[in-house]
Amino acid sequence: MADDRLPLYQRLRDDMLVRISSGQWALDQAIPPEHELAAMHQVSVGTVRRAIDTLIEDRLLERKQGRGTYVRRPDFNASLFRFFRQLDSQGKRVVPTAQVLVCEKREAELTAAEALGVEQGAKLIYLERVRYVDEEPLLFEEIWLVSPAFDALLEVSLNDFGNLLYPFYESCCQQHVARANETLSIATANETLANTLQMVADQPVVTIERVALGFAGEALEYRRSRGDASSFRYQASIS
Amino acid sequence: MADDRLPLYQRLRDDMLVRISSGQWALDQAIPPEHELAAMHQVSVGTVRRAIDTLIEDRLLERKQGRGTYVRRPDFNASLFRFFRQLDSQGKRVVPTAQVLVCEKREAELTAAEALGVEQGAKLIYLERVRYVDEEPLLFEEIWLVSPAFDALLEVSLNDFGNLLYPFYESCCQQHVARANETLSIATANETLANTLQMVADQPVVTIERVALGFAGEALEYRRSRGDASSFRYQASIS
DNA sequence: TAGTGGTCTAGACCACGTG
DNA sequence: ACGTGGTCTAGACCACTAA
Repeated sequence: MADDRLPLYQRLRDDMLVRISSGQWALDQAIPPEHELAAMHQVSVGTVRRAIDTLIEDRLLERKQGRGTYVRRPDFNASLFRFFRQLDSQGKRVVPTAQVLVCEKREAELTAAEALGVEQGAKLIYLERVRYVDEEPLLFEEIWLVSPAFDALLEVSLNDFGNLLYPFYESCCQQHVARANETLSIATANETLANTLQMVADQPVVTIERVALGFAGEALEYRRSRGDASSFRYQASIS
Repeated sequence: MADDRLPLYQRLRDDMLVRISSGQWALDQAIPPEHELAAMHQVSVGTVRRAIDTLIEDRLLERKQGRGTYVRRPDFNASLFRFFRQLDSQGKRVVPTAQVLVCEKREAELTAAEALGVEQGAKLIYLERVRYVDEEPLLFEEIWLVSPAFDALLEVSLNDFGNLLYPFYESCCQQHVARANETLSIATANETLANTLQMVADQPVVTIERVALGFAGEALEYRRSRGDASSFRYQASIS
């Protein structure tokens, strides 16, 4: 039973969050109508709407007038597109292709262990991946995933990973990424990285560190992506 | 008279926005209580709350339970702090000091003219400024301001500009900055810039281009700030 | 036409901050 | 004790979507 001290709409929100994260309310599907949820929980429609509002603010739900309220599928490419120019000649977005180079069990290095909340040296799933746009390497990625949730990836052939990892996590490991925190910093390319990204050594590179979280806020993935800073651009609005 | 087709709470929002931007509701002061606004506009308190909610989302107002709803003073240092580490030994934020080097009327260069929506070559107010933390130069800034709104700055001695420009704009020119859009990109330092920032030439620098807008959304300032990328860090949450 | 979310009302009672 | 915003109710009517 939830904490009585919390407002109704927050307890309602928590209940709905469980239904979303458990898959009881499927992605891209409508949730029950507001009046029905109100009856189910013995609250007024206004309170249901308020709970839904908070989940919409967190981008987990989406209202469509006259049709219903839908569970939103997170689109993490939006992040990449925010950070890097990836537009074709018509100015449209391009989905980068990807090649996984390494997939193995490996002892966690310090930054990954801290990000995922495990002991340094604990065994994690480790991936290396390069992402291409128009055959040109754009990003080099090192990815750590918690074990044993993602152990199923070890059985996958390197060529059978698709271009998008998060949908693959869902189908292969039943793990759903709901949100992520990213930190961005700048360094210069060493020999190896410059080689991989086909750029000149000592030129600036952008590093994006991402911790991806499940619906309950548990850390699932730590990812460090590096790319040529000259193709980098980021926009923000402040007030 | 406002458009009848718009929902009440949006017309109410527009009305409140005018009172804020005109200064009728002063910065850091409480606005009238909700029930009073409801009576004034002949609507229910719920509708007033909804209008206030939208202005809070835009960070123009702030609710303080038991005290009232206040007009928020935008804090643009938050932006700088998001972009650069500026923490002292206790981990507290440091307000950088600043020195204005140039303040004159000058023909707009292309990027500034486009950002401010004026003809290239139009006369604008131009400032150059360096910002320091602990005596170390952190940022070099080039600033264009629309004319004639900011002409009063031409009469100010270079040493009389404070460390924060936006409050100075308010007291000196009666111009209020409400929000801004920033774009961030990476380049390498040329001789001159490296000299100003006391860094090694060809090392990466971050460029932050900012267009600052008034309450009505009119462009007031175009600013290009450059800093050593090695002290740069940016965080974002996505979902 | 039936069902959904979108807007709006006119109250009630509670929690918080200040005098 | 009083005034503020915070939560919640039980309706009404409108706008949009679909069959």
